[in-house]
Amino acid sequence: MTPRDFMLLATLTEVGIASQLLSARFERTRPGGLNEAQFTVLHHFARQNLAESTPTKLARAFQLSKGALTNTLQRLETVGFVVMTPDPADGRGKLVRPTAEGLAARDAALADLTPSMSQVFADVPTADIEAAYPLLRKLRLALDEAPDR
Amino acid sequence: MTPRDFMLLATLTEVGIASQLLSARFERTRPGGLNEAQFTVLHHFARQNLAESTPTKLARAFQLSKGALTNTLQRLETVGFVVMTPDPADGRGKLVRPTAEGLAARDAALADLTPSMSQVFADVPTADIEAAYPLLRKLRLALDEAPDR
DNA sequence: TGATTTTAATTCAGCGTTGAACTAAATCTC
DNA sequence: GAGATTTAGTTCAACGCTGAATTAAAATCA
Repeated sequence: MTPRDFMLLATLTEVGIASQLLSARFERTRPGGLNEAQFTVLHHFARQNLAESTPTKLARAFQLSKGALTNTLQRLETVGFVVMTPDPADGRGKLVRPTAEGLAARDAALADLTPSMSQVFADVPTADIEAAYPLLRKLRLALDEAPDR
Repeated sequence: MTPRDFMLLATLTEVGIASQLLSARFERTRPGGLNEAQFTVLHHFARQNLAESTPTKLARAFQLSKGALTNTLQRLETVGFVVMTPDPADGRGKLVRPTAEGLAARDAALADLTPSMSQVFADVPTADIEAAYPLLRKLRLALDEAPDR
């Protein structure tokens, strides 16, 4: 194991722990009444300014199984935060669209979340956050693009 | 939401996605026959050169529930990768020790893991990995130290 | 065009985690 | 030192995710 490998492993370990802590915190507060998976879906639509998607595209974007997406989309639909319609262009497919209520719930979740996150990271300089972002993005993209094994 | 908040959110989102991709990759390969939780425990002992610990200390270190630790420690014990004994100094407690086989399994897992990780991150400059580590560590420590809400 | 293969979505059993309830032992307090 | 509180560990139901099996609808191609 080279020093680089060692550093890589340490870095990835930190990613895992940080993510675990973030998830635990999210589930503790359940901002806007959403769980993490539900928030992630609505946040995705909002961030990308996306009017519609499909379960398969969402599963790919989040690297979740299709079964997991079926589950969270059904929940989001029963509370009226997304609408699902058959895809007119593909009899197998479905189109998923966020509703105004869904987007509002996402905004509310964000509003719940932001002050507590600011609090948690108050001592981290903005420059560090700005430096971390592109590095993490590189690591994530490498994982995204790597073949499955 | 300030620009800083926005950047922070984007950064944390990348952490979450990267972690998800890493976990999925780990579970796909199950290096050394270990699942992620089992590897994490053995890796912890090895990294810290730690001869023994307790379920509670491990739960704190990984931010997992005590129930989760009970589960993975029992599994590690049945395959002979850790030994658990009553704590002579505390009648409620237990001491957990990795066995030679357990540490060997961790080494094997690492040997399985390293080449594929090197492959995945081949295009990421070492300087970026070295830069990412302390930043991630800061973020993680902030989460570690923050009050529960 | 008919047969094969691929793709979209659902269902479901199995797994690991959580959080609450519980037992038992230690510590604190007066 | 007796009583109350805290702490260590286990158990268990509920939850979400995975991966495999299934159904149905494209897409491929011979």
